[in-house]
Amino acid sequence: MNICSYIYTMKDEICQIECIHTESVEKVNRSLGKSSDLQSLSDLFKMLGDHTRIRIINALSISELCVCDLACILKMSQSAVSHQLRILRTGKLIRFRKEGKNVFYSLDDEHISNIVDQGMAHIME
Amino acid sequence: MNICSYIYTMKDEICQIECIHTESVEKVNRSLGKSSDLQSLSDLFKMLGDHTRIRIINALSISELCVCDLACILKMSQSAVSHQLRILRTGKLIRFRKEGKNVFYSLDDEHISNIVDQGMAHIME
DNA sequence: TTGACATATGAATATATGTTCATATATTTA
DNA sequence: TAAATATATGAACATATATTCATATGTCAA
Repeated sequence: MNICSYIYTMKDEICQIECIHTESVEKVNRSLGKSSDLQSLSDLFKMLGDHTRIRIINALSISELCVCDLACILKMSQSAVSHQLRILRTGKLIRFRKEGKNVFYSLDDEHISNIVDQGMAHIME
Repeated sequence: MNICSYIYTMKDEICQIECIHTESVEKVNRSLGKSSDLQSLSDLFKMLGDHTRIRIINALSISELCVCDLACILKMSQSAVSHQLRILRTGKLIRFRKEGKNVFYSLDDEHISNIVDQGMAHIME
């Protein structure tokens, strides 16, 4: 049973997809990444795919900063910055350290910088 | 005039941001990436930050494919796939070649694979 | 303990985005 | 030319997301 007949069964209606190139499709299906990995991957990129968050990451790649420093640098409200920091924290892209009233944020590891640098190289070419 | 007094003037109200760490803030402000570059960068990551699109890129990294092949592989409608291909095309992440009734898509360059691989390495660690 | 400050967060709102549906366009074949 | 096939796309809809506002939490200093 090939994939198209699978769809046929699944949708219980005539499958409009003809799958012209069976060989390519089968080859790709064998090598396809795990769905859950690809989900994690797109989640990672989604976190980098926001103007505010990429600016936060850019700033943190230069120096550890507290929330109000970031708000100052980005010219945004403390609340908006804090919400975005939470998303980056949840995604383990940044870590934090508390010191008195302040919370200092920094990048979680070199990997993130590498990914961002690689992206920037693509932009610049 | 520092940034906070700028915000003060701009918002024409009392600025709640105290900018505790002037040195860090000034240092970061000097080294910050260009806003337009960071915009392009987040736009790039935004395109990679969708489950459907990352699966398309994953599939195309294995083989050139036409739209109906992709629809078959992703088990999605031709229309949904076509819409996402358009986004990837607009972002110059993929290129296409027409052959008769078919349109074959492939990755635009190695860079994209590298970025995705780097992201995957981060996921896997 | 009270007040000031730094940060976090829930709710509301506005906007962005992905999929579906219907249909248009383009190419091939009968 | 007409029908079939492959792809593209506009509109509608549902959902996701970012920011604001109000307020809660936590820490320090007086």
